[in-house]
Amino acid sequence: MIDPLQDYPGYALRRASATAMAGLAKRLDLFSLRSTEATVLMVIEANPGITQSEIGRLLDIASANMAPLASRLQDRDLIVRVRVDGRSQGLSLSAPGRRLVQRVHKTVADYEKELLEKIPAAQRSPFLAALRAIWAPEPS
Amino acid sequence: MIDPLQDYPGYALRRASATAMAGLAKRLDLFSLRSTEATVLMVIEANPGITQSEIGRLLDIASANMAPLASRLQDRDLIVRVRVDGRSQGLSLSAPGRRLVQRVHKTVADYEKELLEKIPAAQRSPFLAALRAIWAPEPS
DNA sequence: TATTGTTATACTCTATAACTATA
DNA sequence: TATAGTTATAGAGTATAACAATA
Repeated sequence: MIDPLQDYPGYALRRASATAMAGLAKRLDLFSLRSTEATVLMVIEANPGITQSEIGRLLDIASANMAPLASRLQDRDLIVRVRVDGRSQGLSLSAPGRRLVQRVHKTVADYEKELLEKIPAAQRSPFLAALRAIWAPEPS
Repeated sequence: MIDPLQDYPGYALRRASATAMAGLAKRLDLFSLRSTEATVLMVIEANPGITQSEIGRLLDIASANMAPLASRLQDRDLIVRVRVDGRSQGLSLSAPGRRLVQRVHKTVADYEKELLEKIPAAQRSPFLAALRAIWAPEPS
């Protein structure tokens, strides 16, 4: 059985990402959080009062998709919305949100450490640099 | 604005994969093919007569998802199904399928080359090795 | 019993269009 | 005009359950 995709970095990238995402999803399931919800909570933690549109620009989430995501977090009382101007609301963590995000933060950090440990120490920094080089937006 | 995910390889992996997949999807759109359809066509090209379940195991596509995918390719006369035994059918490329997959093959190879060129030559091989190390299945 | 293939269904992420309200 | 937010909707990938036919 021949695998013609074996040597394609793009395919390896896709499979590695899928594996990593599945592992993280399994761990976040304990908190009933999706990956994107966890990343948004961590961004709010680091930037209290940030707006949905700012989060969207940072994480490349369309505003149309940020709306229901933020609503879910608010419905669970994990975040609070404070009006900034007529259009925007600043998002911050609630007290239960802060408690949850601390556990999430540790879970994510532990998992990222697990991922890094699969790579020889000397290659970790170049690996991250390579990912960022691919990540950078394409010339349209 | 603080990005708390900046240094997480898992997040960089996800974003890099999304970028790479989007670029490939844009190129494959010329052929009205999705990424998974293109990979399946390339696997059939390399393994004429392969069955759906074998493709699924190779590419980690569930059989329930292989069924409609193969049907779409057959409806477009890109593949032909030849009965192997009572349960299985071997998939092979049709004449138009062979013509199309040659163009697909070149498109994918060109794109993979583009991706690799974003990474310093000396790091390309370790980069692929790192991706494979993460890709490898998790201990359950 | 196990495997192959199929159908139906649901979830997550993403993408677009249309809209309101505000700057 | 441009921006922020919302709603509705659709596409793509993935996941599970149930089933028929065959090994």
